[in-house]
Amino acid sequence: MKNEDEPKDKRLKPGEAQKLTMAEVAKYVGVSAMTVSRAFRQDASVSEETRKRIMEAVDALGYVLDLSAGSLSSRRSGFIAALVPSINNSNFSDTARGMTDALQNTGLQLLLGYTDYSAEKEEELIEAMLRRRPEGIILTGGSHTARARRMLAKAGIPVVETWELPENPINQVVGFSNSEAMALLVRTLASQGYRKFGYIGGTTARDTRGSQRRSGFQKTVEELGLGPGRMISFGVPPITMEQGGQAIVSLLERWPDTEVVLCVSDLSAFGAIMECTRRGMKVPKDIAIAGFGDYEISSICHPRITTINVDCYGIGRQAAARLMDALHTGEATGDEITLTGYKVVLRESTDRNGAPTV
Amino acid sequence: MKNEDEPKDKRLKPGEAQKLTMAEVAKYVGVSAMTVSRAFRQDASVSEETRKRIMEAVDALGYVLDLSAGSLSSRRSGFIAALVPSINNSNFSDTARGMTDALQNTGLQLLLGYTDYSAEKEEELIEAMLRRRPEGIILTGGSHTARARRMLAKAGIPVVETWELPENPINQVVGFSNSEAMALLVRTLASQGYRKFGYIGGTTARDTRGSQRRSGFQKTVEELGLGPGRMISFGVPPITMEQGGQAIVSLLERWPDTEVVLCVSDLSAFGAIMECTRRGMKVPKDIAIAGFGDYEISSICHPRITTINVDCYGIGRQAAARLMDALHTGEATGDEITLTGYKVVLRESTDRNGAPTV
DNA sequence: CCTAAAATTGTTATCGATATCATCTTGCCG
DNA sequence: CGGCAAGATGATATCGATAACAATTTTAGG
Repeated sequence: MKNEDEPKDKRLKPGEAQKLTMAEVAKYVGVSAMTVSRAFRQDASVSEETRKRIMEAVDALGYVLDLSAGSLSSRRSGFIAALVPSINNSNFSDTARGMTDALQNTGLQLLLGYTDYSAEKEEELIEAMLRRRPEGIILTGGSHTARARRMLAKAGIPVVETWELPENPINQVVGFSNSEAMALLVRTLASQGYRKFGYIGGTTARDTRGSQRRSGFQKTVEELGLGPGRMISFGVPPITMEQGGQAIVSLLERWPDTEVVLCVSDLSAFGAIMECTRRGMKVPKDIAIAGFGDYEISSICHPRITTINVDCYGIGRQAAARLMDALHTGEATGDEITLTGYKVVLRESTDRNGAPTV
Repeated sequence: MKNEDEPKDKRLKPGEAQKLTMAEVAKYVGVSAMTVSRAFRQDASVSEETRKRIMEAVDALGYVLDLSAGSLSSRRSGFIAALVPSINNSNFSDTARGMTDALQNTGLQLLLGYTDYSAEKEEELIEAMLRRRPEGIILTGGSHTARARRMLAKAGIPVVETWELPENPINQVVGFSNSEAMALLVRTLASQGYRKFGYIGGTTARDTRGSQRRSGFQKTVEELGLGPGRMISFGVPPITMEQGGQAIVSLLERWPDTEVVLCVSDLSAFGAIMECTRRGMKVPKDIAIAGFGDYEISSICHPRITTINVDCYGIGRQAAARLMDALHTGEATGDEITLTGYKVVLRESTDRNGAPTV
């Protein structure tokens, strides 16, 4: 039975007293705080009738559960931490979305951070995240500072590394071999008759996936007996569209007879293609160009860009799923490696039919 | 003086007991927990020597502060909630980055959520966020459900609405008039001699900024005496590059003599331009096309796209800054409106010199 | 109609930090 | 040289929920 002295239109008052607690809701309904707490969870045993009365009161009073209090006593924060290099990159924002979607209706919330491709920034962020006592953490790549590894080990929570296949995985891995993927692209293009390969990527090793793609390129070009690849490093990763354009200019000045140029990402490939177009070169007739990542732009632009399609969304989704598995099974599952798919997508930008046979 | 019975190499053991608390660090150092707590804050008065000893112990033991406990007793969560329509859109991810950057080193952490352009999803997310007791909240746009507004009012925290100028602001606003911005673009192009205007946007009103741009377009075209604009609605917002391409086909089928087409965003404009190029139409010679948002792609692609440059990053940065002002001044600041800049960027895609005068 | 099992609800202690006030030094100044 | 302010540290209560167990009511079966 409701308190009659409690005004019915309470929720309508604007500047009303804040800081409503569960105990007050309980008093209002005439039950204990514990029962209110139970009513908020689907599994807990509360009679349908009581739950209904409680929820009406919650509605009327405008009570909002306080999870920070709850997570202290239950020792479950309800957070999953995730670190990506950059959110201003659609590959990683797709991954972030995959994680968010997978966490939908699980009561878990994503705490997202951007490392800016820096292991030091990552270390800082890991510490900041651990202060919130996440139940699991998702990282990009396998390159971490020693202190970061120590903190993670000590935290005793499941860790998922994504987007790569680290040599020394901390725990679980959801990703693919960037080096193999790039190798596949090289072989595919070589089989189409291309011989003189160029490569455009960033200058530093900060972007470990970029480095792996580069080494996959170099190794494969040499394996195929096509001599050393023509490598141009331009700009601090992540390399922009504009830098892709500048890079191809350098590359062609140095090696004018290059037949096909592979780029660390579709963005730089797009920049390169546009720069060529602007300079009157035809792609792929005068030069073929390919990217990596299969960004939306690559299937739309003209010419459409040959690339490696990566399951960005799936990486995020599966990383979150693996984490939840680990949480449910009491972290008993082995440290598995989940391979995610990739495939070559051949498009106009490397279409030999449009290009003169050398 | 350190406890001698505490092993020195404690941190080196891998599977060590988790759940280290401040009290244990305190015991290790020989001070009270309160002193350890103080040592973690720069302002608190602890002697330099004690702080040093504590920090050494923290390092040695591998202790990580527990903010969920701290925020309960201090009644400050350290969270700022932010909701954006989508993170897979570089305009909003720039805004998110602006917020993150502004919160750097403030001890505040961003809790990010995606509404998918849906007010219902926004309502859900607001509730989920409020359960974490954020100290402030940043929203995109001014369109919220009644219950969302009620919850926000009751929460008693500063609210910043961004990216628009809502008619009934909840509290503070950081944004610009999408309708005015689009009107400016129309007038600018009209002054260059364009007369037959088309518009491409999404089908529903879910994207309120899109709707405002559309109405700004319509109003201005009529004001200029150029008759009703030729409007094509295509696809559920956010409209993709591909949909931009499909939309322009419909538009030109219906009104083949259209001279210039304005698009709700650069992405659809890019798609439209590529589709035209693919069909053998020259942009801007045969038709001029403009976008909105000044995405990276627009300054790189060929032809470069005329657009409205919006200070996405600044919106995020300023929104966070206004929120922090409100927190510091005890929320005493009036509910101000902070206007952010925008400007027309004329580029090749509407360059009349390249187009035959009709 | 009685009893054991199941369902529902309540009581109390507790999660791990911090606010607050108390206590104890230390240093400075008249 | 006394006294008081400032600085450093400690003791205790508390933030708001939930775990764990106890108590009570309901249900089912014989």
